[in-house]
Amino acid sequence: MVEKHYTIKDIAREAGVSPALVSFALNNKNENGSMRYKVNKDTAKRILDIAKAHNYKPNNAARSLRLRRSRTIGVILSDISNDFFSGIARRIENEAFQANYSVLFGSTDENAEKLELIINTFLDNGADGLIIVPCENSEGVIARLAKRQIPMVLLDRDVDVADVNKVLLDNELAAKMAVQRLCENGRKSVAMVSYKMELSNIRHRESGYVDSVSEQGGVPKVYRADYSNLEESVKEVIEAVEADGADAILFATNSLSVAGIKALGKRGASIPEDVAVVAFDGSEVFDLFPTSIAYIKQPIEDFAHTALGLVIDQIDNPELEKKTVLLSPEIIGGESLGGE
Amino acid sequence: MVEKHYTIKDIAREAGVSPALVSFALNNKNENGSMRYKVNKDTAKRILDIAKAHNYKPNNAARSLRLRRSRTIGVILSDISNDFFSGIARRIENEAFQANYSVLFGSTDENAEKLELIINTFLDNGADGLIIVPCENSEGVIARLAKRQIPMVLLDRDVDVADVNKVLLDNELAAKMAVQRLCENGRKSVAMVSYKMELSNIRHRESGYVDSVSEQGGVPKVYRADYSNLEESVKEVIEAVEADGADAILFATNSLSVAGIKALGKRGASIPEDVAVVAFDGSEVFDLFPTSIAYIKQPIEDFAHTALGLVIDQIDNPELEKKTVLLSPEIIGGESLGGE
DNA sequence: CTGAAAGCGCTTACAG
DNA sequence: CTGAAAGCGCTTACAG
Repeated sequence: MVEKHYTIKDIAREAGVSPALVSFALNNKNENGSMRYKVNKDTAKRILDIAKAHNYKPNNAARSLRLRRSRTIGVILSDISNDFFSGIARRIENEAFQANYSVLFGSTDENAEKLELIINTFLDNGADGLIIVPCENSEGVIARLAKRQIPMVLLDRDVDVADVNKVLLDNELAAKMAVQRLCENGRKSVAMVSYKMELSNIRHRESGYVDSVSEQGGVPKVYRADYSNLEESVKEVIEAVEADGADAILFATNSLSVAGIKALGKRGASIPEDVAVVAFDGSEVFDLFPTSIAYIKQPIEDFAHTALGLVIDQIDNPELEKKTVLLSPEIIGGESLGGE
Repeated sequence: MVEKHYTIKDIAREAGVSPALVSFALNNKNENGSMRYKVNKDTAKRILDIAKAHNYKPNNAARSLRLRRSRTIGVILSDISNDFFSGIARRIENEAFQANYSVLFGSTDENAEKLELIINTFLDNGADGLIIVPCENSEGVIARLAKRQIPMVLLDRDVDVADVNKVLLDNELAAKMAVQRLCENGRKSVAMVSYKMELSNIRHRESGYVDSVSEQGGVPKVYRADYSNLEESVKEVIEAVEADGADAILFATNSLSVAGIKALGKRGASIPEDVAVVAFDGSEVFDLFPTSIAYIKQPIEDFAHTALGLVIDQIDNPELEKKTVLLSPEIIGGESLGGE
């Protein structure tokens, strides 16, 4: 924005037409469908040539002001340094770029107040829509946004608010796949290490686990760690799991998986001899671990693609009915399963 | 941008004053220094109260159009899923937020054409300034930006263009610290694993290494891998290093460190018994490795803080003399050093 | 097929 | 201390 921009007026002067006509010519260029304002082909060509020659770029601020649209989308994640979220961020950025949208990123760090702060900033900055990973206690904020009809989609986690787009993993299925796989490998006592947080995805993973273990005739037991005091808390939880004699562990999230496997290592437990393990999400972190780690693989591409598609659709047509899309997990095998 | 905004005009009507006065009142609120346009204290209070009551938010598009400033900064990194860059991104985002700037992110994937594409998009979108991690062959683009006086700062890597702000690590020093430490621990033959890429930071790390090994009376040898074919290429490089009988390796970047340690593991080499190792940048990835890894620690906070400060300064005052800031590394010990 | 005009919301010299 | 006016660059009914 430093230089004097070459404007529509300049083109108009040079082409000997009105600025309005230049605008028409420029905007009809692409949408060869409707063409509400027909511009003489020769005039149009002349205009387009001049625009190209001067490398004309429309001023976004002016266009936003006029159109009340900024072509900006706000993406609010839990923590962009978490592999799962940074993967999604990266893909949303790429796809948005191609759709000619800019993306603003923010991290809540699981704090509902921060979430609200970021939402407001993004909206004040003119974001046309939002993609949000809601945290605990965010029902209120989300409900307010829904009432204001802000185009948005919730990602990864559900929140008890109606009339909102949602893109979620089939978390129950994910947990079931893991439990079944462990049982097939002869594990008798599968424990689950989870968070105390009240998040839908975690709760569903837990219930999928509980159901599945019960079906197999086992006794489910969920151990919950603190998000805010991860390392220490996971260490205690792992001790409890070992004391109870579990021979397999399903971790509920990627951060728990990493911390848990680290804690197991520190306590001298071998994977899978002492305890089999299924992680949630793959991670580069596992690459340096001597034993390959089995994990639930989330469809990151689909998350990004679907979420972006839904916001843009709603921006284009605010009346559109809201959708909930459930994505399917996949289980990736590894030595940590034991006995395969 | 969905709802009808409550505007300055609305406030004016409600307060019974002109829109201009509202604007003055609103804008003088903060800068208690200059106060070019004095507004009657009572009037001002009335205006501010009304604004607050209606939760008035200025329309950014209008302000940008008028001011020719968007309060947006574009940050272009090599790859945002790399720990070093995502750490920097995260911190820039936070600091920018507090300075009331929005940040746009992009990744070049080390491709100069993509770099130019992203730069243009950001500039078209009205970015006031840029923070750029230049890649190979980007001298041209950077030089053009410099000529156009676009406020910017180069981060992490130098490029041979004058009159540009730069924030760089003292890469020679970093390599020297690593070599010295390894020699102190009795290593006789320190190899360096680097990239073929023509990047200033890598070249300086190499020359620091070469100088330092020579000073110690050793024979420096730099092995270079391909960025585009990392895993495979590093594997070959590691074989060569082993064949040459090196008893220590200094890695030139974090991606090389991870790939290299992985390759060593696969070949059954033990760290530090067979070969001592110093990585570049710490990484969560090392947490699951049985041996703690020594590494060069880059001052990520300083990178983010300094770079952001420099762009904002230059946005505020384009005439400002350009600066180059050299940051100091630190070496973090670990079992991988051997013999400590 | 083309032009003149209004207006998006804000800021800022210029008067008074 | 306050108001009227112009203008940032663009788009879009409305005329012709």
